[in-house]
Amino acid sequence: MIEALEPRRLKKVERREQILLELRLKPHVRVSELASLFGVTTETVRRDMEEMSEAGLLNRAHGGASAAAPGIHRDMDERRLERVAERERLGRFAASLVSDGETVMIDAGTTTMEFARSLAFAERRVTAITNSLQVAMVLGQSQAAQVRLAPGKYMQQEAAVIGTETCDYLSGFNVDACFLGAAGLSEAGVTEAVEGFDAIKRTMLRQSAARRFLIDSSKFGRTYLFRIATCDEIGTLVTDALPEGPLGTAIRDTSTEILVASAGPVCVGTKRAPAPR
Amino acid sequence: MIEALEPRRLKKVERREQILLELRLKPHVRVSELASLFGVTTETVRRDMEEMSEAGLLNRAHGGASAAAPGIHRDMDERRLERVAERERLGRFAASLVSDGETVMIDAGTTTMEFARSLAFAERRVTAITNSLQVAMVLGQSQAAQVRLAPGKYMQQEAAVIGTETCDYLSGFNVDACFLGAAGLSEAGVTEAVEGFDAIKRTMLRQSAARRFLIDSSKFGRTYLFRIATCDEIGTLVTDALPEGPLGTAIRDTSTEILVASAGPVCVGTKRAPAPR
DNA sequence: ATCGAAAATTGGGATATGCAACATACTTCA
DNA sequence: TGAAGTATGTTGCATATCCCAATTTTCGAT
Repeated sequence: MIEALEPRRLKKVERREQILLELRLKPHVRVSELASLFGVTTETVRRDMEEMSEAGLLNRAHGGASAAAPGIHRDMDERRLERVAERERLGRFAASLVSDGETVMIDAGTTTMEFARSLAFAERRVTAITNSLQVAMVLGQSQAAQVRLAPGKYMQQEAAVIGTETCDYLSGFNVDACFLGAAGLSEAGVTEAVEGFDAIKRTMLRQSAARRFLIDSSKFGRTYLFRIATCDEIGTLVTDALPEGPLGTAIRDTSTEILVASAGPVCVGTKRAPAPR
Repeated sequence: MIEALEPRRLKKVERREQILLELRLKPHVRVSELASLFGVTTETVRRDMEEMSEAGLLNRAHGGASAAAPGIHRDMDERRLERVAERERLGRFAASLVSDGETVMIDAGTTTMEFARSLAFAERRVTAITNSLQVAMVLGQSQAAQVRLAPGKYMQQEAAVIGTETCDYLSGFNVDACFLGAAGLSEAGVTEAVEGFDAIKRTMLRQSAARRFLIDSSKFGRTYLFRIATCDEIGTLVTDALPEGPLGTAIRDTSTEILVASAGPVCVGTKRAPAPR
């Protein structure tokens, strides 16, 4: 009679299976909810979640857990938490460089992601080509935007596709501008750390009339293995602070246009009061 | 000096937009997290969430909120809530049809999504080609899987790419099997409601040695505009119940293999105790 | 059947969150 | 300019959750 009512005591692995199942139904479950569902203590559920969270199967939250965002990865999420304000400003500012009707190529990365969000938010009528699944999804939410995704080998690390197929595909389009991120910017030029992305970025550069690099000042002075462009190949540098030192002189030596998205120029993100009327 | 540090005080509507944007990137946000991000009190964020929750824009949770649809879309999310158990069983069963080393094509859809999850969970060593961003992301989490994504026009409705580019790309591969979902299955064959997806599915069929349709019994007897395959072109039908009535006779008349993923055959998801040793 | 390890429960103190009432700042409009 | 209305901040307290450690139960193996 007891066990007739109680569904049965689930084992550890079964319980975890169930937790994952629940998370597919709703994006968020509560510890207490699951505890009563399984007929175990909240402590037990908590420990389950603890381990599953470490295994990356879900994201813990106070009072519960949420599904591990498909395509969102720990490192990417952590990076997102850094320098948010800068990237936010940078992205908005870069988005203001795009007019209705333009065609653009957008790279994968946290900064270009911000850019895509701003574009979507502004409901800018653009045609975008990207190799980043996240950029596609975010920008695709805007009714005004047309998004084309490049083919290729899926890289979970950045939630993007890479490879020769990707480059070949991109080579088939000629766009008004490309918006690229990068891991480093120094006298040596724009450099990238991840193999495979360098080729993509170079291809995008080649196919674009205007070349825009979105690089925040924390990347200044850093040089990585793969060179994307030399200093004089940078069309427009969108950043959050003027480059100084050797990089500054090197870059001012070229015809590179430097746009600083400080608190000033782009008023969307600043609290500058409108002239006291 | 004050405003030099503070990015700026966002207005109410802007803040809420931001919350929604955040929720697109991760399925769950914390009240405290947003409060510090926006530079407002937790109470303010709480109040925002309160109203947004009532408006159905998000789901509240203790300590935060989760997306009403995490990167997914309302209609898709609603569908996700129906017949989950069936789809789960179906997906698992279908995954058991795949062996290490095989190459497969996977369609976009809620059922094939389950299938992809099971494949990823099983760490099956496969090479998959898909037009669904979600399938790519989910399957890409498995270290064992190689995922290739097809190019094309991004369709937000299903988070997938479609178009002639997509079909052309798919035509370049020959795989061991394809796993397709569908909106309807009747005497008229397998049919689909969304324009554009029919071409994709037919292309995948053409390029595959084995043809597998994942269709749960709720689709039986339904006919939609676009035909994917006639009854005798279905290689394998993976479903959760034997087709009856006219559909049943029509399909048994062919060489179609029918696999029913009832509670029996696939024990992973059931709590059937292993034979009392 | 017994033993040992793993899993689960229990209890309690610390912390986080929620809620409601009130105070303050900002905006709008006359 | 001033008053009304809205948005936000603050405070205090109830509640929920977390974390830790000790204890008990369960399960598998010999």
